[in-house]
Amino acid sequence: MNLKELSDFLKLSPTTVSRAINGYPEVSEATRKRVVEAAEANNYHPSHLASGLAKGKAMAIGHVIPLSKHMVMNPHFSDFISGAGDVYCKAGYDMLIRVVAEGEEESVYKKLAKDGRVDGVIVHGPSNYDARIEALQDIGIPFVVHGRTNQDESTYNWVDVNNVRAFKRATNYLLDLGHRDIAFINGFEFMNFAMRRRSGYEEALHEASIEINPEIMFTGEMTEPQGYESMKQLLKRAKPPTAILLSSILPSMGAMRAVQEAGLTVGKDVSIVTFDDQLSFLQNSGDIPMFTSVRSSIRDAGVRVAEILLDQINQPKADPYHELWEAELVLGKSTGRPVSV
Amino acid sequence: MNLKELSDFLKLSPTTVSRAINGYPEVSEATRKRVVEAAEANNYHPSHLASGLAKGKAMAIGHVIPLSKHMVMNPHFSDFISGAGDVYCKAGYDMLIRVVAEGEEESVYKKLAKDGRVDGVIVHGPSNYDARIEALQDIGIPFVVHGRTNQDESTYNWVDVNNVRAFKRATNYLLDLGHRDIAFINGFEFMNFAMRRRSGYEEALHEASIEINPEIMFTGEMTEPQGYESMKQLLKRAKPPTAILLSSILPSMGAMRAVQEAGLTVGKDVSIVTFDDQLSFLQNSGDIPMFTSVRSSIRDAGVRVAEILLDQINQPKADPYHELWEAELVLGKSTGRPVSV
DNA sequence: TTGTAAGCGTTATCAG
DNA sequence: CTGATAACGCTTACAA
Repeated sequence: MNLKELSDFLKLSPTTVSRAINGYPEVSEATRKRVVEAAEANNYHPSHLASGLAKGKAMAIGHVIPLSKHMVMNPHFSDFISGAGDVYCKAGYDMLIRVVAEGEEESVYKKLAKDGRVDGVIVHGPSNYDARIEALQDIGIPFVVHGRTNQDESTYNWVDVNNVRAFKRATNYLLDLGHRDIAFINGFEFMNFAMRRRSGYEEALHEASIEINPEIMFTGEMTEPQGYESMKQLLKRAKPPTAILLSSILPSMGAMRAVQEAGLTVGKDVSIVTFDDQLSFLQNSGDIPMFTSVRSSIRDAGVRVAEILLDQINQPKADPYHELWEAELVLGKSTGRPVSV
Repeated sequence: MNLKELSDFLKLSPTTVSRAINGYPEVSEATRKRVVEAAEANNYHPSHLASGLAKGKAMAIGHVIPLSKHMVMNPHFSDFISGAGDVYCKAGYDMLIRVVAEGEEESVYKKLAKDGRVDGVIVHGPSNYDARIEALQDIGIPFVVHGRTNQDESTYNWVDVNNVRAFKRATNYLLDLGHRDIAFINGFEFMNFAMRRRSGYEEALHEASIEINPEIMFTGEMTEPQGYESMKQLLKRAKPPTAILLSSILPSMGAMRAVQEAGLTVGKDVSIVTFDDQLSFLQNSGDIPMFTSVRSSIRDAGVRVAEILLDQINQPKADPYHELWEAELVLGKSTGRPVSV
C-alpha cells in the first residue's frame, strides 16, 4: 500500500494524507485521526527512498569501517557504534556501514558522501595526516572526527580524549611509585591517538630525566596476543622493566597472562597501567578494579560524536565544534612500588 | 551534478548516459567511454535514493541490534558484522544498522522491512520462540536467521552451528579424561543457542549416568566478569568441580583469572573447555592454543549468512535454505586429567 | 482546511 | 544504437 492508494481509500488527496502523517499543523484533528488510524490498519509505512528523494534528506549517517589485514573489525568499534547507533535511533536516523579493505577508505567516503545516501559521516581512526578530512570538506558534507589529526584542527568537528595528558599522568604515577624502567605497548603510531600517547609517555620521562629506551617500546594492533607476546619479550630481558604502560585493555589482558604464566604477580613484580576504553565486555570494575588505568568511555564518545553530527546537520552554518575530554586516573590492583626499591 | 546535467553536457539523452554508466549492453563502446570519462571528470555519482526508487531496490541489508540492559552491544556482533559487511560491500550493498532497546526489536524489524529501505534483513540472536520470524514471513521480505528457534525450522533460511553436538563432544571429552564434576557456565537460556548447548551437556552426562547438578550450572550474559564471578563461586565450594565448560571465550578469560588468583593452575587443577567463536581480538591460537575448545568462526557465519541472503534476494522463489555446521574440537593447554584420579 | 500539479533523480518501455 | 516519455512514491508551492 502506498500513499496514493491510502488517499484513494480515504477519499482524500495524497497531500492531506502526507501532511497528517508527518504531523503538519494545518490538518484538522479529525482527519488526522482518521488518517493515522487507516495507516495503522492498512499497515502503511511511507517509503523512505521516496520521501528522502523528495526532501533531499536521507535520514542516515555513514560510517566507513576498515578491515585490518586479518579482515577483522577493531573491537573498539562495537562500543563506539552502540553509543552512536542509540542516538541515531532516537532521532529517527539510520546507521549505514560500509566495511572496506584498508586503503580504500578515502574513495569510499567520497562515494558515500556524494551518492546522497547519507546526510553526514563519521570519520573513525584518523591517522596523523588524514586525506579524508579534505576530501569531505571539498564535498561539503557534514562530518565529525572521532579523534584528531595533525592537520589544522580548527577547521573540522571533532571529539577527542586528551591522550597526551592521560599518558603523561599515567607515566608520572608510575614514576612517583619509584619505577624507572617503564615499558610501553602502544597501538600503531600512524594512528594519531597512538602518536599522542607516545608523546605523553616521552614527555613524562624527559621531565624525570629518564632516557627513552626504544627496546622496551612496542607498537602494533591492540589485541590480546599483542600484549602477551610483547610481555613475554620483556620478561626475557636480563633486567625486565618493573612497570608497563599499555594502550588498551585487550593487550593488558594478554600481558597479565604472560606475567602470571611466568609465575610473577601483577601489581607486585610487575606494575601495569592501561588505557581503559571501558569496553562493555571487558569491564575493569569491581570494588577495586583489576587494572590501574586512565579511563574514558568510548561508548560515550560515540554518543557525543553522533549528537554533534546531528546538530551540525540541522545547523549547517555552525562553526566547527570540538570537545577535548580528560581521562580519569583510576587506581586498581595492578600497580605498586617496585620490589627492588 | 545530476544525470540531466551530465547528459546535457554530453549532448546525449539521460537514458543513454544511464545505460552507459550501468553497463548495459546496447550502448556503443565509443559513447560508453565518453560518458564514463565525463562522469569521472565531473565527479558524478548517481543518486542512490533515486535509482533505488526507480528500480524498487534499496541495495541495502538491515540488521537490528538490541542493546542489553547495560546499553552495550554484544561483542560477538562485531565479528559477525565484519564478515557480513565485507560480503555486502563486494556485492555493492550497504549495511543498515538500527540499534534498539531490548523488546522493541519486533516492531523495528517490521518498520524496517516495510519502509523500503532494505531488500532483506538478518535476524540475530533468535530466542526459543521468536516472534520476528512470523512477522517477517507475513511481510514477505527475504531474511536469514543466524541460529535457529524451536519453531518449524524448515520454513525459513538459517545458518547454525550444531550446538548440541558440540557441547556433547566437549563434555564427553572431559568425561573421558576422568572428570566427574563438570560445571557449566552458559549464556542466557532463553537464547536458543544456549538452550541447545545445555542439552548437549546434559545428554552427555545422562549417558554417563552422572546426575545433573544445578548448583554448578550458571547462566548469564557472556562477559569476562561473568566467568570470573562464577568461577569464584565454584572455587568456594567444599569440593570444587574439576572441570568447567564455558559458552564463550570471554567468560573463559574471567574464569582463568579467578583460577590463577586462587593460586591454582588451569589445565591441571581445573580443566576448562570453551566455545571459541574465534573472536578476532581474543585469538585462541599459538602452537598449542590457550584453551581446549569447540570452535566455529562467527565471522565465517556472518559471511555465509550474508551470501545466502543475497542469493535469496536474487532468486525470491527459492526454497528455504539451511546450513548446519559442525564445530571442531581443538585441544589446547587448558585440559588434563583430574589430579585426584 | 484541503486539493492540484510540479518536482526530486533515476530507470524502464517503447519507438525510431 | 539512441531518445522521448512515463513511471517510482513522496513532498511542497500555490490555489481554492
